[in-house]
Amino acid sequence: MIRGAVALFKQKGYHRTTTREIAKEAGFSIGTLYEYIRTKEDVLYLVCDSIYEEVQQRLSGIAQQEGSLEGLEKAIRQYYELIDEMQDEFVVMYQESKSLPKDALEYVLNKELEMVALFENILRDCQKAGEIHVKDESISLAAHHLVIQGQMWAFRRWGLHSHYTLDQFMDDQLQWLLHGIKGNGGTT
Amino acid sequence: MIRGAVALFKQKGYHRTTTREIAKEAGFSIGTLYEYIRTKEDVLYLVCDSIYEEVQQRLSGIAQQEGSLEGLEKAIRQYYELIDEMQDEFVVMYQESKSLPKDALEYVLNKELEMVALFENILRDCQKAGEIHVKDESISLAAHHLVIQGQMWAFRRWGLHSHYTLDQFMDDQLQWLLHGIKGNGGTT
Amino acid sequence: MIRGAVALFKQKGYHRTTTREIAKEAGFSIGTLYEYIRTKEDVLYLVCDSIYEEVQQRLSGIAQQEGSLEGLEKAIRQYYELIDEMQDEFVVMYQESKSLPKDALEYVLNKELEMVALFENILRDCQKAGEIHVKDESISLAAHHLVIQGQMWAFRRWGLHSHYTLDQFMDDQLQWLLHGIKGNGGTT
Amino acid sequence: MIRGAVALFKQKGYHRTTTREIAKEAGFSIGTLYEYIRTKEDVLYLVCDSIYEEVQQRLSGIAQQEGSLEGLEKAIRQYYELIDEMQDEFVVMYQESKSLPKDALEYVLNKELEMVALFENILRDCQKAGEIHVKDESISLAAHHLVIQGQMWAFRRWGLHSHYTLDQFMDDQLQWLLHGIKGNGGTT
DNA sequence: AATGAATGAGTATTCATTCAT
DNA sequence: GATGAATGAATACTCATTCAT
Repeated sequence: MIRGAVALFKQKGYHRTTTREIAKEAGFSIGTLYEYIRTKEDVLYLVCDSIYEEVQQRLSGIAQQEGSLEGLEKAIRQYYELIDEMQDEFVVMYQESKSLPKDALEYVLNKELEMVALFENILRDCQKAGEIHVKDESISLAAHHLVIQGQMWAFRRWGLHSHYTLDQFMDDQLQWLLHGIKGNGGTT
Repeated sequence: MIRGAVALFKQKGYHRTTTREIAKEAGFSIGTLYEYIRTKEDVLYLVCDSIYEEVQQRLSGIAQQEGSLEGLEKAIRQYYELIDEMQDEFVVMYQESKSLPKDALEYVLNKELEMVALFENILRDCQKAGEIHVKDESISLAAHHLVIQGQMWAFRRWGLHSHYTLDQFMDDQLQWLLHGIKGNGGTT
Repeated sequence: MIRGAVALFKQKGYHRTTTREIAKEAGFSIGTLYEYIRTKEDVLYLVCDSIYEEVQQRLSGIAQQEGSLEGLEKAIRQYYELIDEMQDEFVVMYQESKSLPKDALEYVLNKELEMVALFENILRDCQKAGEIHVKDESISLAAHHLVIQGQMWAFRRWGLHSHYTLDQFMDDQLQWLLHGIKGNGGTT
Repeated sequence: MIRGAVALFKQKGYHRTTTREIAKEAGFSIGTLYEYIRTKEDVLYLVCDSIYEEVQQRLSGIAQQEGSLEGLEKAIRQYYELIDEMQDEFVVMYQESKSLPKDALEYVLNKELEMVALFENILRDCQKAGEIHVKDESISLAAHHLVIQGQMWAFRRWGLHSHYTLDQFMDDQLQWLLHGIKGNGGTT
């Protein structure tokens, strides 16, 4: 059901997608749809939740390579590839999550912060290991950056995909990032 | 009318805002509203258009300082300040523009590309002037970057404003950017 | 609109009557119906209210003939005739008022109590004038009686109209009532 | 099941009670509920029927004391007590029976007429025994009266229970009735 | 016999849009 | 020009009923 809903939301947006369409796409009747959800908003919530679920699951292996630059790079590449594969999901989530009820929205934003924290930790490990040198205050910002940089690949496909392949994009982004980090980006 | 509509869209989103509300907020009747527009979508279009109008107007002075790093920095700071002041507008535009009819959307995306091009030109001028050294292919990407980096200040206020002031954010971003650019970001 | 709604409610009951039917019967579109009401329950409320409105208006002249038995009789006859003419309305009101939201229901029950009070006052006047002799506690009960006795003509048409004309019914009821009242109904 | 249904109908009304709720309250699944009934209306029918069943059962002993005034009084008191105990049931039945399909409604109204007839017979016996003196045409009316008077205790609890105890109410009603009957209520 | 998942017709309500005044 | 009453298509959600297990 969630896959179908994502497809519809992507195509027509959350508001223009009817519950009947969601049900039909999922292959059952509205009646049955409403066995699973209580509100149309629930669908949106489930969609957002499942996206983070998958993201977290697919990034779960990342944090291991403690403190090495290769580890960082690998993590980032994995993240970029993930986004490339889940473009639609990301776009939907970022454009529609505002329609979530307040508490659901908070829950979702929290998940996003967890994702940022994931990279923040990796960076901090690298810092500890002496592999990078960034002002302490800049680490969280760098993590935010990194996360957004990746999402940019999804949001701005209309502007980017015509000029770059994912690999070009990743390489370029990484160079930027690592260059700033390895040296002493953000220091005296 | 547009100001009122932005306020409403920001608060309730485009779909949840009724034409009646837009009219009332603007201070005239629906009948009169429909003298100015043909469709609710028109309001959204007008909103998006007016935002870019203002952005372009306020960034118009930028391109002059040809090729100097200070010019670049000044342009960027001006852009960031602009975004800070127009946060709501930016958020609305990026979250709702997907609801525009196809051609209007294209028009709007084009405006966005023009904005990117603006910075691209500045960067290219700097490159020509020998102030920065970036791979040619990376310049457009850097411009994209730069534009998004700024928008991030609007989109992610929930995550950023609690940790950074605008000035901190700007300084940090600039250091990242200039560090990568001045050196030889993206080269061997 | 109200007349139409009464007709429909009478025929199919409140729950089985759709808002569309109400609108159509009233001669306008649902959209327009919802200019006048906010909720289907509002229709029911309006129906109930208008019934009491009419009842009170039509009984307003009654209270004048202070204390005479003829006054009492006249009042009662007027009330019975009123009920005869508004049978449908009464039946609808008593069968459907339970579907009113709590506060509306209270409001309606209050109106009913006002009607009872109307007769209570007449009876009290007669008592004062020495025309009837009833235990004080019984007066309110007698008023309740009297009001219900009349409504019975509406509720139980299926049982009564085949055996009695309104006049027979009125005469009989009056004799019962007056007999009990004139003598010393409810005393030693 | 019926008890449960009555409780639900009393609380929320027939239309607002779902078959699922009825099943759950009865302690089995909807599937099983539909083994016993064919239609939701059937539940209402069963409810109404069972009420009359109980009423008739509990009043069955009444008709014996032929022709005595005490017998009449006893019968009436028994009836009033019955109603007091079955208030909810009566209220439900009278407010919801209109939702029965035509033939079921007729059946139920017939049961009601049987109840009236029960008292009619008692009255007639008293008449024959010379204990009361009422115009022949008035006997059926008096029976209707008597039946309604009792139901009034259930329908109008909101207006009566705050002012009277059941005993006060019964006494008062009886005095009215007997006074009218014993003398020559309704004669020349 | 019993279950409860599946169905889909049915309904209240909203809201963009029109047009007579 | 301006108004706002009127429209009715569109939509989320409910619930009686069925039937495969």
